[in-house]
Amino acid sequence: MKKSDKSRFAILGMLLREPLSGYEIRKIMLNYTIHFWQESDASIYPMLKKLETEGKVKSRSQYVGERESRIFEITPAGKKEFANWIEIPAEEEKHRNELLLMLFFGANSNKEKILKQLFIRLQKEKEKKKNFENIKTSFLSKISDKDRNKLFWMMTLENGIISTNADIKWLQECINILQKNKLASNKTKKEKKRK
Amino acid sequence: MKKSDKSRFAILGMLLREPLSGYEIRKIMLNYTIHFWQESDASIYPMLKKLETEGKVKSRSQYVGERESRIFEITPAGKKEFANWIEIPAEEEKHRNELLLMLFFGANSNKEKILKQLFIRLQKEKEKKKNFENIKTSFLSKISDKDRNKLFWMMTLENGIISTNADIKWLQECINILQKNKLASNKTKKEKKRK
DNA sequence: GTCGACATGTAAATAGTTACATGATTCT
DNA sequence: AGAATCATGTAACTATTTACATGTCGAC
Repeated sequence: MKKSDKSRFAILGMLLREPLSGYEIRKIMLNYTIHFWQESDASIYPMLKKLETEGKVKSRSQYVGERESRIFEITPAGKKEFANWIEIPAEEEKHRNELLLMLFFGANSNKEKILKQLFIRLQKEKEKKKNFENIKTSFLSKISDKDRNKLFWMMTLENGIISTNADIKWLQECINILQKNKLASNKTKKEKKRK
Repeated sequence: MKKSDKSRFAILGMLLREPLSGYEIRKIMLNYTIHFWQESDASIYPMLKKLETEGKVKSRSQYVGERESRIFEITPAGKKEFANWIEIPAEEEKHRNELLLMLFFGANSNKEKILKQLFIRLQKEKEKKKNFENIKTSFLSKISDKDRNKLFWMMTLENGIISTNADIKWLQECINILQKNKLASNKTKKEKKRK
């Protein structure tokens, strides 16, 4: 196994619950893990192949008419690799936040443009929040309390909600500060003119 | 200009304030933008070269004894590129959160191990928070209120503090839930045994 | 009959990191 | 004398995405 290569664990983890095709894995990621983990087809299919040559998964073909789908199942070797991964402290995200970068250069840039950026992001975050809450309600009704996944899936959702709320709070604070600051500097200009 | 290539804006932005060498840019990133933007030498030096061939920066050599340092200055073309960038809505971060991925598989994994992961992360986040607050106080004393950068640099710091607080809150909630859940399931097991 | 979803895959490009390589200067 | 820091750079690798390519099936 190479240095990082996290995609493999995402895929192994999905197969832990039940055998799945590449396409199904992709769909689950799109529906359930989109806010913290995504993988494109171009990484899922080759990774499944790779895991099979390593003996971590095995596959069988299933046909619906002429249409083939390859169903992958995790092997004991695969389960072992997954279990090893869970023991290692999760790596912290490396943040690369373009908005913060722009803000950092705010003093040598245009304040109006910075404000515009903040408003656009605020709008997006509010939509994200709404979206999370919709998922939460539609989710709660679909999954039974006895499903052991529910607890954990709720936690990942809750993380999205809490982070989004924090972002919204921060954005509103920044906007406030910049707007006050703008008014203040306009006043100063006027006073200078009066003199 | 290619599709993304964000490093160039980070470097152009740094040069907006004053001419700098590659080494100095790296040091500033390490000290001021580490929590939302980093760049390694292996990306800074080639990028400065590239920007020079594009006419976005120009350089002169400066010697301290035999030791050369190349000081880069932004050109009008460079300033224009930066100004164009500030107009485009900042891209949202693509999150790849390994801890959330582990949590997502919690039901098919080992609860004790998941709890351990959460505790380790809680510890790290608390340290991060302390660190942010140290930077904030040491920062406040160093920079004059008249420095136009202060306002913006504080905002980027504040973002780190707010996000870290949100993470801590979420981690503590998750730990609580899992611990209660553990006690409850232990009880159920005991009751079953009694029967 | 055609559109959207199902289903699998490859090629090429991109972005970015780690490790390597070199040598000067300053501090202790 | 030796360690730490200053200072610049390249080679190799890794991971990952976009775009391309192909064809089936079901619904309207």
